[in-house]
Amino acid sequence: MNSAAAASIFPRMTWRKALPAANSVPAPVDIEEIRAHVPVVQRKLAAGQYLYRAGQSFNALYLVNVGFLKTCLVAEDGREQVTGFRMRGDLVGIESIGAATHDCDVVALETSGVWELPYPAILRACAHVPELQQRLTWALAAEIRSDRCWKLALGSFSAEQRVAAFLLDLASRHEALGFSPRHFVLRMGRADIGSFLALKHETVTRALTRLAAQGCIEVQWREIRILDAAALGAVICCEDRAA
Amino acid sequence: MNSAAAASIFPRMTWRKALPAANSVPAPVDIEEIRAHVPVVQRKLAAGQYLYRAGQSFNALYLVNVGFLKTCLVAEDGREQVTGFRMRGDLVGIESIGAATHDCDVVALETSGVWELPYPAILRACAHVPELQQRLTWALAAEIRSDRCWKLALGSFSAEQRVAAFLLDLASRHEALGFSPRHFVLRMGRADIGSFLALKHETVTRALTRLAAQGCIEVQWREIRILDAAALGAVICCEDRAA
DNA sequence: GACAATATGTAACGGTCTGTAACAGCAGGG
DNA sequence: CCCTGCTGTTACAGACCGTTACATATTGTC
Repeated sequence: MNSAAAASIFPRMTWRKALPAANSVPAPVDIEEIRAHVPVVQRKLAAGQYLYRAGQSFNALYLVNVGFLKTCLVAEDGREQVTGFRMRGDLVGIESIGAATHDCDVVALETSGVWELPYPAILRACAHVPELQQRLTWALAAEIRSDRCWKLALGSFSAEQRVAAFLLDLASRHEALGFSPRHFVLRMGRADIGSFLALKHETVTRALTRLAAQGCIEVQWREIRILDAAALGAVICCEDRAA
Repeated sequence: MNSAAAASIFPRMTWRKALPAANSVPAPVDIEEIRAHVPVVQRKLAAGQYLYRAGQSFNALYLVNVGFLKTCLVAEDGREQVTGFRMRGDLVGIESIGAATHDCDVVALETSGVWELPYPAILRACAHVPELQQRLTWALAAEIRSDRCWKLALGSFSAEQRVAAFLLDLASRHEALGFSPRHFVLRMGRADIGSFLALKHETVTRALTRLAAQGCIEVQWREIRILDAAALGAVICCEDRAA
């Protein structure tokens, strides 16, 4: 996703001004380009299946082809924190580069398919193809920027604002993939959204209800319809919204 | 800093078990190694002076030599979020790689000195020295892991636990640099700590007061003395602490 | 040394979010 | 069909933190 694309359908996405940078991975990764240099293995995952778990040794990166996954950081005392959601085009596992083992779980939230990119092969390819190396570096840096952006949001936004930002972010990412940004299905439960946004699942429910009551969105189970993106953005920016 | 070193002086640093991975940059960067390949410029900063500001074009990385700096993400509406504190050995600016401009401010909190590493030169050097490239990649990935770790903390810790974790993190980093981990000076104000931990400065004050009342620490202005690191760790892990 | 500006400490109050609980909708299995 | 389990919704009580206000301490400047 890049923010320019997002701006096209959400003309007055004022909330993006409230967050300094794009929220997702702006560095596009082309699977065909990689395939030219790296032996790529396909891998299918059923809903609920783990791509990998914390503690497993790190030996490959993954590029999501279809489906939807969540990444969870798991503490030894059992506390769990959803660190992000991954969809088509997103790289998974890059944060484990340089570490012996993964420190997070990656779970498919629906039937998903990923390309497995063995890391040693990636390394060799990067040595010969500087552009590939650069793409990887950019993806890492973009990930940092995205995380920081959310940290700003979690540090200064109310529950309602966080949920609104979350919905707009999902919408942009859907749009970047060619899907409708105004109508999509939440693949994750309220508890996962809450974990990602540092809220409880009841609070997420309440926020969604309030946003729906304000006419910004329509919620039916996990189906979301964005009725007024500008109003959603205004919720975040604390501007008084025109009815 | 690496967590192994931290464990040596904080024998029962149980809170590290509560956070999955090390909190700071585990990939050590050797200035001499870089200097062999890249023209390095020294730069001095007075307290309060900006190393760079959001919006300025990105054209160099910085390695902190002496001093203490904070990095702040600044939103267009003026909200500010401290994203981290940087001390000797830390790389500054890597999150802007691949972007045209910086999206955060970096401010010196005391008189500081940094090595300026022009990015084009870094790029050329990385092309010839794979190890350098790998160090950079590792630093980026470690930064992501560190950020995620703090996200877990902010998402599930109380105010008191966050402050305790913050102090222990600072202590480890001081120790990794050869300074005493039991006695150090906070270079930043309560407001900065609060911003980093998603708290208000009064709350930081209250937490410090409570921790001092429990006998974990001694606070005198910005001077911190850690009396009982194990108790501090226990505060985080929600275990009932032995008096 | 005196003053202003900034940073910090303390307290009371109120709001937001949390925790608990009860209930509704939906899926799977007997 | 009912039963069970899971997810989501709603209501209510309560804890924690933010807000406000003011007092005190420190720093910088004259």
